[in-house]
Amino acid sequence: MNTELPSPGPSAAAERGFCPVYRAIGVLQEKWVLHIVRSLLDGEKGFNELARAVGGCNSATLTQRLEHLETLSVISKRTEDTHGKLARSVYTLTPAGRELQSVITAIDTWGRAHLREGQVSVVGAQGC
Amino acid sequence: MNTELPSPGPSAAAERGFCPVYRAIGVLQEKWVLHIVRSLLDGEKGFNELARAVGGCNSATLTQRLEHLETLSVISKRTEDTHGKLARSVYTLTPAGRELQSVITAIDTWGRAHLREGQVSVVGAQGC
DNA sequence: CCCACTGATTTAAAAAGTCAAGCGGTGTAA
DNA sequence: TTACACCGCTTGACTTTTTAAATCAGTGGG
Repeated sequence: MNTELPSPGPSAAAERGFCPVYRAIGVLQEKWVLHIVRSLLDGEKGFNELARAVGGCNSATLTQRLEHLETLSVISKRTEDTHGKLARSVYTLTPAGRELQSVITAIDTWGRAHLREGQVSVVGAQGC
Repeated sequence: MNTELPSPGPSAAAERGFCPVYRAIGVLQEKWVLHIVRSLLDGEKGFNELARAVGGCNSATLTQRLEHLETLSVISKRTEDTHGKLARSVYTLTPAGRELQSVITAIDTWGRAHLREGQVSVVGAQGC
């Protein structure tokens, strides 16, 4: 039969109810999210600027991710009205977003220690 | 004016050489990977057992992720030969994998601090 | 005027993930 | 003996997500 969740009740995930870790993982594992956060930790950026910094994410996906992260209060969008109608959108990390620094740092540390070149490639491995 | 480029900072995306952080993010953002690691930090597990602990990942994807993580030496697969031919596969974190504890911990901390229920987006559940 | 830049949106197609079923095997209970 | 629940997967169809590419509206420089 169902080799998956034989379900004496809901799945383990649902069973957990509201679990901050589970949810946080759910947010951070969305494609490009960690790249976006990492780029913004380096300083606020405009849309295309961010796209270039992230490297490989297309504008449609980027728009979507930015909207999601904004609803989660991880980033905030500001529209500069510097020159009449030219509106440059600037994306910044909120305090909550800035606290993801520790996560990025942990990943950075781990990566340097355990992913020395030679391994199989993954996402967006462009002209590295 | 151009407020961008060519900052040779950490997030110079387009022409980065081998970048461990970028690569590490690429690995960890694959769907279910962080969940898998988190489950295994709790102790080694068999295939179905792991599927249940992770909660919601189907067997096809799980197989794929486990293979990938094995090639990256994050987990290792052992085949128990306990009863004659019954071969139970057991997945364990390698030392490298165990060091992802710090990443999970960072995510955990962040999640508890900034994802207290109420937000939209992922699975709507309650009670932790 | 022409072209490059800004921040997007739209499209169709490709990639990724999911679902349900099933396979060979074991062990347990009727 | 039959039956059925578990084990670790694999397969093929289906759905969702991500993608490249084109496009749009506006600005500024040459």
